[in-house]
Amino acid sequence: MRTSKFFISTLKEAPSDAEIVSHKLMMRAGLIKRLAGGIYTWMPLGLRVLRKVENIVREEMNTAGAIELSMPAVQPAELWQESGRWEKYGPELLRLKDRHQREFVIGPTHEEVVTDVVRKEVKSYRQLPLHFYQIQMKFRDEIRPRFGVMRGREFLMKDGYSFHTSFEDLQREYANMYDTYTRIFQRLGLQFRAVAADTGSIGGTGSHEFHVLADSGEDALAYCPASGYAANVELAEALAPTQTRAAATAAMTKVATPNKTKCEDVAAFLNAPLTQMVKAIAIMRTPEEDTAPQFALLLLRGDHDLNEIKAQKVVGDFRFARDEEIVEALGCKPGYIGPVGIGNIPVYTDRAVAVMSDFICGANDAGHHLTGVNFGRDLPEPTAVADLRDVVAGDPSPDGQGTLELCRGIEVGHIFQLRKRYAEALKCAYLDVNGQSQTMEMGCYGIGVSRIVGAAIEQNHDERGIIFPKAIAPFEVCIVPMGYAKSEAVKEATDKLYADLKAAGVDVLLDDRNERPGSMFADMELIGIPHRVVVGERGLGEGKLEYKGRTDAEAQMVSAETVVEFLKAKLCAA
RNA sequence: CGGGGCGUAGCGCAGUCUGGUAGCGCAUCUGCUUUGGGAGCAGAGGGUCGUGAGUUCGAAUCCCACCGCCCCGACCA
Repeated sequence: MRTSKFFISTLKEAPSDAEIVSHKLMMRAGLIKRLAGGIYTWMPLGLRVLRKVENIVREEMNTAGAIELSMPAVQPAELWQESGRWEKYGPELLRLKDRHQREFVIGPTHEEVVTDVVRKEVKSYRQLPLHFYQIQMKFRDEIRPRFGVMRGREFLMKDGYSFHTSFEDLQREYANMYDTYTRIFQRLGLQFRAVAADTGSIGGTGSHEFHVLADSGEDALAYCPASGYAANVELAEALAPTQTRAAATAAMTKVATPNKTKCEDVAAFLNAPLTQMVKAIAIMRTPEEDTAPQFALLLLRGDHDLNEIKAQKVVGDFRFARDEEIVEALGCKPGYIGPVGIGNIPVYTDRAVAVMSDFICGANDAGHHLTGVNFGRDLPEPTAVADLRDVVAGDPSPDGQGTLELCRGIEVGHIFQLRKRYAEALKCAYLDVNGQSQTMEMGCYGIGVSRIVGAAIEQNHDERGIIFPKAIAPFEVCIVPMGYAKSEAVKEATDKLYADLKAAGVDVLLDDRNERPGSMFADMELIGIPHRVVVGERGLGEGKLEYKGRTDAEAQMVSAETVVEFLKAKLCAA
């Protein structure tokens, strides 16, 4: 491709609404253009990257035995009502009506549709197992779209769904997909980690997420270098402390802590370690829609953070209590509330808190805290003790081997064992060897194709721009001639190299815009072409061209005769 | 949804407080020069100042409403 026949539009400055580096670089490099919040046009250069990612995913899915199809983006509401997700999915599901006032959704995912296809097509165990997948634009009306294509509302996704006659066969395919995803991310050239995950709203039993590792990632991951254990922090269990509670040594004392509402401030004010603090989080339990919310407290150690997913599993659905609800229940405004002397209010105690003694907590009296507080003496022994907190670095690994470390990741893949949840709701059944009707086992497997482009850039960039892994770079090699329009020798050598590389099957971009050298270098570096050849009279006199890899510190001279072989070797190398 | 901030040329911004000819850098166009790291000089084009309704002789600027975008939202307990 010649730049003069392509479309490249780069910016020196990124739009001010771009926050993270990948978003800024994608805007500056002209890969995407924003149309509305979370909705982007993929410009020609960006589309080349997107297509390369897509093709790797497609090749590996086909190799793994999955079969591609394409399902409708617009789906009738009835299917979603049948699965129960019409009510459950919430405002993220974009709903619309056609001219006859019939209700539809724009599919954020396709469990319903694919299950409908299979229940109509598959009647016999002889037709199973089956794995259908598609690569298609999805729409989810995200609460807060941000970070460009990383959390867009419209996004390209590979979603696959498998159907089985037994749980064992589902597990076999699940393992097959785990391996396939591993191969995909290896081919993409990304650093990644597979972690055990919460199944979230989709439901089911086993689940793994695949994360591209990046400090800006939205997910916190816990992993154990010693044992290989890895899980999303949402899921990683904080084991109960092995030590027992020390005996009380201090008397409970009420101290004035004016204007100290945060644990950190109170600890500093009282010159006590944060680990001696207990924070009480006020919630309203909302288990049923038609029953009144119930006020309750969650107790956490001062240095720990609440894990809302774990808490939800323990107490059921809940929301944080409003200030006026706290005042009504405890007679005290937030900042000074605690578990002492609160009568019959339910209290859920984190495992770490249950072994604390002589601790500090709010006194339920504005401007005051209590020190030297002890269970069994100053307040009842904890009854509901549970794992309510996020794990922190240094916690013991849940598998009992070694300690946990934390890192951040961008979720780019997720595989689930759905079991029979959708198959049952949608009556997706087959006849077994005995002629008996059986509900199918299902798995589902997603990859965020467009998100991968952002994640790859987030992980691979420098101050000059993007450093695309070779497998997904928009072009593999760029040729930058010095004086293409002026020097006959340069033009001749450039055209020959361009033709030779094309003939050799190399994805090459020739910058024939006749820009100034600095502009061409800057653009090619910004858009992240991995290999660059400069053709100039300077080297041509000796029959040489200049080569520089995107991450090389220095350029090197290469004989014009052997440069094609040289580049092919570079492209084959890891 | 709640709180905060911002909407001025394709991009980045000033001007708004204190109402009075709409500006700067980059980008674009023309000409000349220049050509190995985002060129120099000279000239030019491009704006209903987010939208609407007010106040005023006069509104980018003040008031009101709406729209759009960005940030934050247990940490409190």
